[in-house]
Amino acid sequence: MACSSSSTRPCLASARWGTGWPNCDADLMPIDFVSIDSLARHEGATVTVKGWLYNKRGSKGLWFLILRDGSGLAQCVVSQESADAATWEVAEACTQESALSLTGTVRRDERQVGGYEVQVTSATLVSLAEEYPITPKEHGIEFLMNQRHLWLRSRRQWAIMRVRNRVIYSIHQFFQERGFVQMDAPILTGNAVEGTSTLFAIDYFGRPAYLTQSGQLHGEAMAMAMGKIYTFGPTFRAEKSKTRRHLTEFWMIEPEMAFYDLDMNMEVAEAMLVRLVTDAMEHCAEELAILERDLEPLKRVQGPFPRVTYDEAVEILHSDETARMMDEKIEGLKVEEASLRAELEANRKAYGQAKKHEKRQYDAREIAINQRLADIEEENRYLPKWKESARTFEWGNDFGGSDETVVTWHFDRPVIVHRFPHHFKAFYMKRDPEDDRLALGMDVLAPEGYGEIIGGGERATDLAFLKAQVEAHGLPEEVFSWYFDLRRFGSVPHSGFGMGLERTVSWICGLHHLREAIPFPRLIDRIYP
RNA sequence: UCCUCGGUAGCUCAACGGUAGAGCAUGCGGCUGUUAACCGCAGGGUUGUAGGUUCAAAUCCUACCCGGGGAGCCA
Repeated sequence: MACSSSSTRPCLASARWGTGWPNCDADLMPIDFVSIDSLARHEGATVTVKGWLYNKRGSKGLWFLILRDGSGLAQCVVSQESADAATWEVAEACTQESALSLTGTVRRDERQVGGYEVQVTSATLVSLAEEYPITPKEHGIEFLMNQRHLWLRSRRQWAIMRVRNRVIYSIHQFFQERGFVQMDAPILTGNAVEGTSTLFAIDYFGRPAYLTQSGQLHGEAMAMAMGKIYTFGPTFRAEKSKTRRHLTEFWMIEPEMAFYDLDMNMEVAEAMLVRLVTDAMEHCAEELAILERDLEPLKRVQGPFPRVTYDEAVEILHSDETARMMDEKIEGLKVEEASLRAELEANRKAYGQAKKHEKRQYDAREIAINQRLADIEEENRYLPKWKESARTFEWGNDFGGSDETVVTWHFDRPVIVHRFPHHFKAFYMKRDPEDDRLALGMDVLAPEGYGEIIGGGERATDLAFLKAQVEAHGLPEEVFSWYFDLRRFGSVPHSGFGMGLERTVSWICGLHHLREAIPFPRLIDRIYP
């Protein structure tokens, strides 16, 4: 059934897709069904929607089918009175995630998800689903990770993937609008960029090769060809990290700009982050609402970001203010723990007389409380160590995860830390002309405990210095001969950075763990599905 | 590699030395508009594996396997 709406209003749905493109089905091709996010344009018309059964409810003579088609959810009502026998049979028989084609009239109904519902006159069962493993209730993470291919269909994952999509789109827009050329660095490489991280080794026709851990060096070569470039590709780290901030395969965006110094580099990083967050809030309001993301911290992501030197960051760690914040946190945890335990106790007393659906709510609440209590216990164990680590931090050390987080507590938006002691930074970093102990590197730390999402800096331009650095880091000089050429043939000041896509998406969505920010996460001990 | 928590029905959890339970999911029945609908009934378990302590073990002990969280490292 073709779209029979005569409306000429602009496509409301396209605004929600957030791509800026007119996304009306009618513009694509002569297809015979409409997407759920375009139902508003078809009010009063008879349309066909195709999708999967998300959930259903029924009572005598009525079935409420919640249909999911990827663009949104819509309640489709089948009434025994107005539907033919075959249609009624389909409504009765269809199981969760069965594929359906439903035809009916679109009616405005404020109470429904999406604001519209379809009065079904005819239903076709495209395929009947077997018993679906993911039921509409709470599930554990191991189970869900094993069902990741199906879990992606759930509302929460839908929202996250849509935000990820929007972030990717905004990244391209941001750079393209500024004359950057997107160029791809190789994924298979013969050498390590930084030498420190662990690489995935593969057999390359009998020779050793590695999966890239950064497009950085090739990015520099491409910037010398194009002026301003950015890479956007997968990155691999074989570190045996087992934390909520690590993946073994993740996507990284690495801009590289000729004739840009460290300050200009920080400007680019800041403008980009502001753009990503602003766009996400503007175009993914529904998604962020589904994720129950607190928008206040995101609204504060406006330039200029505070810029602190490594020296200043160390001072912050040593400050009385930091010690006071630590005590405050520890005290806050105690108060929260007491109140949660009190609630748990009260709920248990009320449980006996509660009705069935209330019991279910208590159950869900108990799970949430227990989870939070476990987190609190964990934080209680670590906060004193964090406090000690901050107090005794020695100049010259690299920041640990906790030190980073502690620094971000002092600011209400992302903070840029720059000019680090050179000895724990990569060999290609330029030295600070004003202090030879420092390298012109910079990290952007996201607030709310999300930590480092960007790392970069100004690159060394002097050939002799670079060669000495390669030797000092114990790297084989031969494999860098092409890289040295960049300094032989028109070496210029240049800089760039790398941004972790999943960390950024995690932060914007307010996720607890990075693994939800990528369709199929690759973690130590997880390469399925 | 180290620290820490856990493994009970298809799923989420309870039972903490004495006959393994609840909700969801599934099946059947009821209810003209439900919003994770609701109400009733039913099926569903060698409590991760292997030993040990005990009259008695899901529960205590030991080892191993699997998973969650964290440290180090980093995007």
